[in-house]
Amino acid sequence: MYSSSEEKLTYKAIFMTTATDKPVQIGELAKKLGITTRTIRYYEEIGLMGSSERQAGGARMYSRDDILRLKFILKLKELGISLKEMHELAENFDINNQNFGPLTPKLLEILDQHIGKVDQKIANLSSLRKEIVAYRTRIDDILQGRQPLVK
Amino acid sequence: MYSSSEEKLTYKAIFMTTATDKPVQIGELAKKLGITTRTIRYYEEIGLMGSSERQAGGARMYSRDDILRLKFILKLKELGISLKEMHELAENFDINNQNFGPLTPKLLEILDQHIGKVDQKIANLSSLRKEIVAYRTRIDDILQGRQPLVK
DNA sequence: ATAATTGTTTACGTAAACGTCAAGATAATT
DNA sequence: AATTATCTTGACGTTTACGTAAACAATTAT
Repeated sequence: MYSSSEEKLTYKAIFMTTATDKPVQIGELAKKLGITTRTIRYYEEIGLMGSSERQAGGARMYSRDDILRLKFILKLKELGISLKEMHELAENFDINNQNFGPLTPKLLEILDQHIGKVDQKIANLSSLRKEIVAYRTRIDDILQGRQPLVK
Repeated sequence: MYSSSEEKLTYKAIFMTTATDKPVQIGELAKKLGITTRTIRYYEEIGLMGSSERQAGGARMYSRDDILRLKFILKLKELGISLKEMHELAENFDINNQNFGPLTPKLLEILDQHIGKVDQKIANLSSLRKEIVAYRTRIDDILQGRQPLVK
């Protein structure tokens, strides 16, 4: 059966969590995701990750949902979306909200914008490449004496 | 007649100066090149532009050669070469030297490296684009109920 | 002569995304 | 109990290419 409109669209639906995501401390989580603890704390610092639960001693504990959320953030970052842009997402819609639904259209919009930006960058780089090659050729020609020095 | 090996390869040979480049002050030069005075002083500060002549009052005066050199720097910058990379150029070969020749092979090398980098960036962006589109499609599919929420 | 413009040096500020101590508290291990 | 590992919160450092302001000198215009 396909998803009915009753089902909730959560991070889980996107990330299909397979392994047993037991609550972990920051160091373990960082290692697991290939980032540093500083990065995780930084995301919390700028409000991208909501304040996580704390143990008795004050150590951060990350639940499965926290982990999914962090993975989500890393995925967007991997796609080239800046932390600032993610903030826009979080501003308009509560990224904390388990119900992923209302966030999604905005996300699609941002992704679309981003595809446009990427296309633009590619175009710029292509034309840049042409220019560099042309400049290179010109210098080389002069060096080889295939071109007059003065017009 | 084409260039003989006796002729010197100078910035002029690259930039084919046409207008009468009379010595100018920093403000005028900046306006002429569409940059700020801060930029010019900065280039001097980091040693990319050699210290220019000064007037009685201490004001910088830029000769035709200074201007050509600055144009050269701006050209390289336009091609995406960092000021740091330009420094490498200047380290190995005296960029002040009027004889542009010995600098050129290194320049060609840097340009070649740069073309490689640009190619790499283009490839990365292309694959990024694919990923974004795929991710976008996936989310959209879930939203539209065309995909099962759980595997 | 005064005002306005343009110049000078010095030096701190900016953006992005963390890196890297420092100093101390807990927790786990031996 | 002592060592070791991991955690905590500041808070300053890093990179790139300048922006911006302060305080003052010199030149040009009125």
